[in-house]
Amino acid sequence: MPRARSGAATIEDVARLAGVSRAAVSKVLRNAYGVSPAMRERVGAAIQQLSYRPRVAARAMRGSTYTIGFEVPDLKNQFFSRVLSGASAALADTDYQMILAPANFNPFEPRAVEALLDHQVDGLIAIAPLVEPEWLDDVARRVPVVMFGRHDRSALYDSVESDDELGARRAMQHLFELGHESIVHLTIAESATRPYTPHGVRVRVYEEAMNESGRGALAEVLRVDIAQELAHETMLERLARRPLPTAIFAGHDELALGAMSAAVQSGVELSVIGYDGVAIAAHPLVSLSTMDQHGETMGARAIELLLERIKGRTTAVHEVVEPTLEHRSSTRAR
Amino acid sequence: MPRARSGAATIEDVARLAGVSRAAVSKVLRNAYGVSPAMRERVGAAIQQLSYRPRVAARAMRGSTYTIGFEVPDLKNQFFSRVLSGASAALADTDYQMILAPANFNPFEPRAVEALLDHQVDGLIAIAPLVEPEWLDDVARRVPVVMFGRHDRSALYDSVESDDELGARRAMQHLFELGHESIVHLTIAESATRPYTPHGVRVRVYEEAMNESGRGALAEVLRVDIAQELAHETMLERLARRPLPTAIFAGHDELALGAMSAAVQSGVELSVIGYDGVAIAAHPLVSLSTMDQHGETMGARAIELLLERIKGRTTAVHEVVEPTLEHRSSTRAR
DNA sequence: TTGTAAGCGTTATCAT
DNA sequence: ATGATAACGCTTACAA
Repeated sequence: MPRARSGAATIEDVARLAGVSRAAVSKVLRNAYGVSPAMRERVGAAIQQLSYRPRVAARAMRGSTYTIGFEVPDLKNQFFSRVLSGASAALADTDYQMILAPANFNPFEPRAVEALLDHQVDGLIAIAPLVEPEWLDDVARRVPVVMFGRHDRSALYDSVESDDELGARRAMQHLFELGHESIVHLTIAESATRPYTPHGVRVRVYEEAMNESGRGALAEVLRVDIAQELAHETMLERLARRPLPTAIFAGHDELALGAMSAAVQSGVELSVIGYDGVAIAAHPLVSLSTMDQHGETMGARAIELLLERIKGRTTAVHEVVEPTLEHRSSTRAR
Repeated sequence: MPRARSGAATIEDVARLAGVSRAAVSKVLRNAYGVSPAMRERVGAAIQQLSYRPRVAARAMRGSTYTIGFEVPDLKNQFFSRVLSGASAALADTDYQMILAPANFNPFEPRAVEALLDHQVDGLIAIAPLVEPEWLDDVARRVPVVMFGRHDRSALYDSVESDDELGARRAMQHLFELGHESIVHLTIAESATRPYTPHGVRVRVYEEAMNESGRGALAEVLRVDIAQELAHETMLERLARRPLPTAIFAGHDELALGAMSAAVQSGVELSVIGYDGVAIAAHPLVSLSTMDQHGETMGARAIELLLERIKGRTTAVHEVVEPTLEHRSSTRAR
């Protein structure tokens, strides 16, 4: 079994070539206090010449890894791609590198987060709506944490969330203004919509909006286990029953796409509004109305907060980003 | 700056609790030879009790990290999501964990690959069509490598590639059979289509097919710097000029989607075939004909090859996966 | 079958 | 301003 990076230069080699101590090289590497310009110069040259790169593992043994971890539920969901893109861009000018751990729904998020902790990341961002708050607090006591999209708050970690209350209200308001009465909410499994999750909030606001506007009797929540194919199936089945809804408020864009495809296949005229703002929604063939969560912005903001925390901030910051309605042709007046 | 994982159990703690040596614990962890069932039992219990997890960094100092690295050009491209999904699934039952390094087109792929090497991954998979073969060989001498989608081969690393020659021929054949004469090829920047890259092959086959079929005079290659918006712009501009093509062969699905949206906007009747087989292509509102590369299969296969190499195989394996034509309504007889 | 001990490459403390 | 040195947690010869 070949040893990785065997033969590559170490800090020792650099020190020898520059004629200084290892400690000096280490200081130069970290821009630490107390290095003369001359020293910096010579060491820099040696580093260049040997194309030396510090081993993350050796660093981890003593201090930081300059690595931040990002846990995502799923790589296929376009919204998470947007978030990661924003995060990645925000990290570009820093010394930090991002490693990703996809949870793949599997035995849920903790396994992925633990994998990141095993790598001794200097901080971590997680999109983990379902892990227990106590467990999160434990993690946050060990390492700086920014939670993404959770509405419960802790003094121990920061959070970046979308204003789902506002977003869901606006989405419903939009459908009301178009004259829709019979609106079905398409969302994910019940077990995944606890009150403090984004989808939990959207479900609650949907129900409130229906009740408050006197449409309570027409309220209907349709659940789908995961992903798009199933949304398609579920909607197909629903569209075979009567009375038909005139509009769908989908908990996320993948669900909305599934609903649209079912509507096409059933030949039912249906207004559909999604949630997230994935790129394909703007395509003229799709033209899906959606609440744009500004994923890139949220991802970038999460990185900024995390870097602040790594630098030493200990008071919690909870950031709320406002979603924006994108009105396209999938929602029409009835 | 809080120390990560400070206070967490070490192998020492486990050894003490189980009343054995650190070496013994290490052997149990790695299922190494020479441990009695009794020992295994006691150590296992201690591990459980302390919820001990080995530090990747400490392991890296001596042996392996049980971590494999995956470099991808871009997380927003749905095809790469499919590949990563397949890879991730193939890794699920193993002791290995995957870390991802997105290159974001930025100073190109080497930076991302180096970041993975800094983490001393036990092996790496890279989608890096543009890095120099010599550089790749250097990397492959240090660590097991599987290259994804490159058609040049090396004795030093494995590769998983799609049969782009076949795929592009079939795509062109498909358009020919539908009666198209004036077919434009929409592809990425010239600098990114060297002969051994997937896109380079597709361009060449396109030109060959046009020439061989007597359509040489109609051949036209349209280049786009990156991604979908620009494909849209480029096609819009092209569709304003005469004579119009009747069909587009797009180098990948994002380009195809851009072409379709330009066609809609210009009101031009245009057949479009893409390449990759992203999920949205199957949506009835999009219904994009495409060459399905079976990304998940390719990703999973890359993992299998890499694990074999990590286990000790040193002869190179080059695997070719056959793409499949998905005929949908975006390509019609003219 | 089990234990002892050396060493991996870095950073931080403490002298100089 | 610079350098010597002691960790950090694990694996692996080698010894018992």
